[in-house]
Parts: sequence; C-alpha cells; structure tokens
Amino acid sequence: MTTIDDVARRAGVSASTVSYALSGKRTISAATRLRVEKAIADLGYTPHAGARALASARTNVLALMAPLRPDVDVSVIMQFVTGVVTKARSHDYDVLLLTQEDAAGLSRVASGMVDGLILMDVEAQDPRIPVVTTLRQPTILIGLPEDSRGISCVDFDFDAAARMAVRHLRGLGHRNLALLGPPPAVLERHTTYADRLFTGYRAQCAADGLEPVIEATGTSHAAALAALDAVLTRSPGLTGLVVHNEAALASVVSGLRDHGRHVGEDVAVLALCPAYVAESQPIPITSIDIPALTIGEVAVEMLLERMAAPHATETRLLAPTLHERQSTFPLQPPAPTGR
Amino acid sequence: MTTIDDVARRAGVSASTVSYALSGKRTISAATRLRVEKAIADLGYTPHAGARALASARTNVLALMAPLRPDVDVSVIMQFVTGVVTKARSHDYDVLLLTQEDAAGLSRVASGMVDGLILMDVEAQDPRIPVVTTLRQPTILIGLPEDSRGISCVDFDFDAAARMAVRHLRGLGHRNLALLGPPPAVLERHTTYADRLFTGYRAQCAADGLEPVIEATGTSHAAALAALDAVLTRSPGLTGLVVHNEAALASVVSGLRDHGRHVGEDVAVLALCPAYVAESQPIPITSIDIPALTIGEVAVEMLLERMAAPHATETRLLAPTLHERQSTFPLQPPAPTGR
DNA sequence: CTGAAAGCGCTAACAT
DNA sequence: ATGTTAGCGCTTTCAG
Repeated sequence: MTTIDDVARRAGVSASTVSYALSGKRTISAATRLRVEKAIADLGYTPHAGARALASARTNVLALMAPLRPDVDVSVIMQFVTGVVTKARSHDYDVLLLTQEDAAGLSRVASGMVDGLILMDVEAQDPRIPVVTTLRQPTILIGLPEDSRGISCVDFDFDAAARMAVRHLRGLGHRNLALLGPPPAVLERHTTYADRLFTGYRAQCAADGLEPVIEATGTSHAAALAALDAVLTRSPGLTGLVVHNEAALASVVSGLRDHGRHVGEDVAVLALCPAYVAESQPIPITSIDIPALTIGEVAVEMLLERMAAPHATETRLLAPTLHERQSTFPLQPPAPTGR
Repeated sequence: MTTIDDVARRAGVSASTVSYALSGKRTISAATRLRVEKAIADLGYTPHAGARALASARTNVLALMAPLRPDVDVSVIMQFVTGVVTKARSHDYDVLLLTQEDAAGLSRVASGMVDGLILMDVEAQDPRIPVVTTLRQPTILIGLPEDSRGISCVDFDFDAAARMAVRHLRGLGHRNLALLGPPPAVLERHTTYADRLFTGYRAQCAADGLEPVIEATGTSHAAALAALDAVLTRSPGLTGLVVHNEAALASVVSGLRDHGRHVGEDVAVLALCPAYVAESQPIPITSIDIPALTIGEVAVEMLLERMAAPHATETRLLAPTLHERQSTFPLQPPAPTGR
C-alpha cells in the first residue's frame, strides 16, 4: 500500500507538505503542489481513512439510523435516505446505514466511526434520545419527541397539514370527513408524526364542528379495504376522505370504486404523501406533499452546522403545501327535496 | 475520551491484556477478565474505530454501492439493502451506503474505510468492474456482467425465470403471450438482468413456436397503460401476459380492467417480482418470486468468505420458483365455431 | 513557504 | 497468563 511517505519521497518533499497540499490548510508554492499532485497520480495514492480518523478525529462519515420496519412504507424511507445521502455527498460525507432499532446500535457511533448522527422514525419517548445526548457527536432527529430539549429536530408539520386538509375539504363544502391514518403498529409505537397528525385533525374538526372519524389502516390490500369499510360504516354519508398512508392509497381508491363511489365525483380524496405517489395513482390525487427528500437534506444541513461549530438546539417544522389534483371537488349542496 | 490505557490502569493490567480480553485472541484468567470488564463498564469505554482500523487493517464495515435511480423500483432495492444490512449485522459488520453511479465513488473503498464491497445494478460492460479488480478488498457483484472473469457474482436466474414463465403459460394453453419488461432506461444501460430476461423469453418462445411480443414499460401509470395498449394492439388476441416491472404491475392490472379484460378469467397475468408485491395486488398475482432479500444475504455471505480467506471466483444464480395465485388459469380451447 | 517530530489509540508480535 | 514495545499512516504543532 502506498503511504504519504512514498508520495513525499517521490515528490522530494516532506510528508507534512503532502498532507497540507491535500488539505489546503496552508499555502503551497505552485511548483511544489504540482510535483505533489504528480506523485500522487503516479503512485495512485489514497489516504488511509483510519489513520486520518485517528490523527484528526474526523471521519467524513455520517450515520443514519433508519429502522427498516415492515409497516412503514419503504418508498418514503428511501426518499429520506436519498435526501440524506445526496446532500451528504455534496459535502464530501458518506453515510453509514444503521438499521438496528435500539440504542445498542449506536455503539459504532460511540466508537468515533462517524462525525454525526441522524435518527429517523423517532418515537414520543424514544429510548435512544438519552443515549445520543451523551455522545460527542451531534445528532439530528427526524421527528419530534415529546421532550426535545437539548436536541435538534426536523420534520414535516403534520399538525398543520392535518388542519389544512380538514380546512380544505371543509372549504369545498364537505362536512362528512374521515381520516385513514398510519398502520396500527405505528400508532402503538407512538411514532411522533402519527400523534401530531391526529392532534391537528381532531383540533380542526372541533373548530369546524365536525365529527372526527379516524381509522388506523394496515398496509396490505385487505387491511386497507377493511379500514375503508369501517369508515363507511361509521359514516355512511362520507364525502371527504383524508388518507395518510402511502401503501394503502391505491387500495383505498380502488376500494371506493368497488363501493360504487367515484373519486373526484362522489367522494373527495386528499392524501398526505410525497407528490410522486399522489401523481402516480390512476386518478391523480390532491395531496399535501410530504417533502421527504427535503427533510433528509435539511437534516444533513443542520447536522453539518452543528459539526462545524456549537449551535443552539433548534426545531424546524416544514410547512405543508397543498396541490389540487383531480380527486377533490366542491360539493354541491343537495337539491332541496320537496316538502 | 477514555482510552484503552485508562481501562488498563483502572483494571491494574496492561493495555494489551485489555485488547486481548476484548478480542478473545488469547486466554485470559477469569479474574482478570472480570476486572477488565468492570473497568470497561465503569468507564463506559468504547474502542476507537479509527485506531483499530489503523492497527489491524480491518474496519468491520462493508460498502454497498446501490445507485438510487428513479427508474428502478425502490421497494426492490430496499429489499436487497435490507438483506445485506441484516446479514452484515449478524456478523458484526455495518454498511456504508454508496450511491454514486461511477467508479469515482469507490475512493472511500480504496481508502481502506471498508473491508469489502458489494455492487448492485451491474451493467453488461460495467465501468466499475476494472477498478474493483484493482482493490485490495474483495468485491461481490449483484448481477452478471458480460465478462465476469476474476470476480464473483450472485443474481436471480432471470433467463431461467423467463423460460419458466413462458412454459407455465404455454402449459395452461395460452399461445398469445406478451412480455412487459423493465423501463427503457434500464434497457439502455444494459442492466444485466434485463438482457438475460429477454434472452430467455425469446428462446423459450422460439422453442414453443410462439411470437415473442416484448414491450419496455415505464414506471408511471400513464407509461404502463401505454405499454399495455401497445401490446394489445400488436397482439389483440392476447391471453397471457408476463410482467417484470413492480412499479407498473398495479397499473397494468387496472388497465386491463379498463379494457374490459378480467385478470384471471380472460387474461392470465404472471409477474416476476418479490412475493409480497404479487400478494398485495387487488387480485393476487401468480408470480415467479424475485428473492431480493436472499440475494442480498447471499452476497454478504460470499463476501465474508472471501474476506476470511482467498477463494476462487464463483457465480451463483438463484433458481426461480413459481407461486400460483389467482391471476392465471387454464385456457379453454375455443368452442369449435360451425363451418 | 517548508521540515521535523510528536502523537492519535489500538493491535500483535515478541518476551517472559 | 500477562507485560513490553514497535509500529499502523496521518495531522498538526513547533521551528525555521
């Protein structure tokens, strides 16, 4: 293996000069720099990451802890991951993918193998939080735990999104609404977005004098249909449906058709999901977009800021935006029946 | 930061004893081991990964190069990734996720940051192959390039799968078949599975005296419908459809319904996809399962073997298995029309 | 603008 | 069964 000393010898300089030529941390004469670069190219030299980590206490690696659970939609996870990895790359960082669910998975972080940490799928009282606060490296949470003191978080503003969804349907004249939410397992874990979604939904329903009909929705086709049935039973006059469950969306839309309801005509469907999911349904679905990619990017930016210098903890909530597509429509007031 | 010397001092032993107690590479008396363990626990000591890497030339990290392309179904990628990560974890390895598409992304590997490498989404003449063969660390390819000499590969046997698909439908009496394949971009890159799929499909059609109707299929709903239309135009009497495109499968099924064709009654649909994708369609689809998770696991096993000791290069192709579900059926010979 | 030299924390011979 | 010691390859003072 070629080392920095080999390069130095070949370039006729000292090892430290090679190091500085590489890092740019001090000025090098053009001539020396050229000789060093040539030597590096000739020898095909690549600095040893471990030696670097030992000497400089930096690794240029970030850890992303993303539990791969069967009940959370992988395509959405992948969006987060993509956002994180691409943004990290653009700052010359690579990403170590940690998929363990428990705090024990953080030992690699403690070993100094990474310079910072991003935690996904955060629960209301996440047991990992007390341990990450003891780490040397800064951490960013994707999600918003009950007690976020002393730790920085990013997430989509699910509370505002739920309110926006209700207000939008209400504004179109729909008064019989229901919410098809995440899978039961997500609720049981108290994954933070689910709680906030429900809170916002209930609050806005209360403000608008509507009955808050809510149903957890499994990810399988059968489970989605079952949830839809449950909702239609509880609320037969339903005309507005809010769906926050990427995996179930397609099944719900096809289920409505089987019930003889036409999406965009008899029943308005508003989804909370990434834009591309809403667009790729048979009927383009009006959606409040979950900017998963952006959230991943922002998480990296916040993390890099905190790695560069001490920063106050901060919570960023990304505001919802609504895209009207073909699945929503103004409800005509029913023609007055003769009396 | 607490070091091995801190632990040694506290336990009243030398640093090497601590090291050996940790690695188990030589026998330690029960008493000393206990003192060492106590000291480690008291101090909350975690070995420094960089120092370890430098001294031992091992990192316990594997690299997984998985280009995140918009046109390959993320849920399938995620299956591979899950297989790789979980199997790696079970052997105490973590995974560095590399998403760059080019060989330049391999510099982190060259820097000794990882002990081995798995490459996904391999093309027929993949430019990364010449560079991985120069690395110290062993590499496993998921896919089968044109020239696989000197490098080990795993993949699903797409050639055999395509033949099996044709034979199965043919055996049910279907003679008017078509194949809806991967997106055009995948074909243009000559991603290796696509070529093998087509080869097998054409060969079996030829053997069975069938016309090989093949159509590339985009991932959007519209593109999937367009491909279906194209196929129905070319082959109006179609009764058997092979679909190898997870993202398009749902759209194709719903598109057939819009064409007045009933899956499982008028037209047999056989998908090449992970089992859970086939099961979660409105009509459970007969499928030849792509064992993405298993492939990821096997890749790690092969890699670990090669890291442990020199091994001959090897190519493993996983044999296809077919699961009958509700989308296929025996075709009744048409009642003889009077003459 | 460049060198020399002292570690960074750990592993693995080499001793005993 | 345990201790001593020489690096692993790099960064970064300190010196000039």
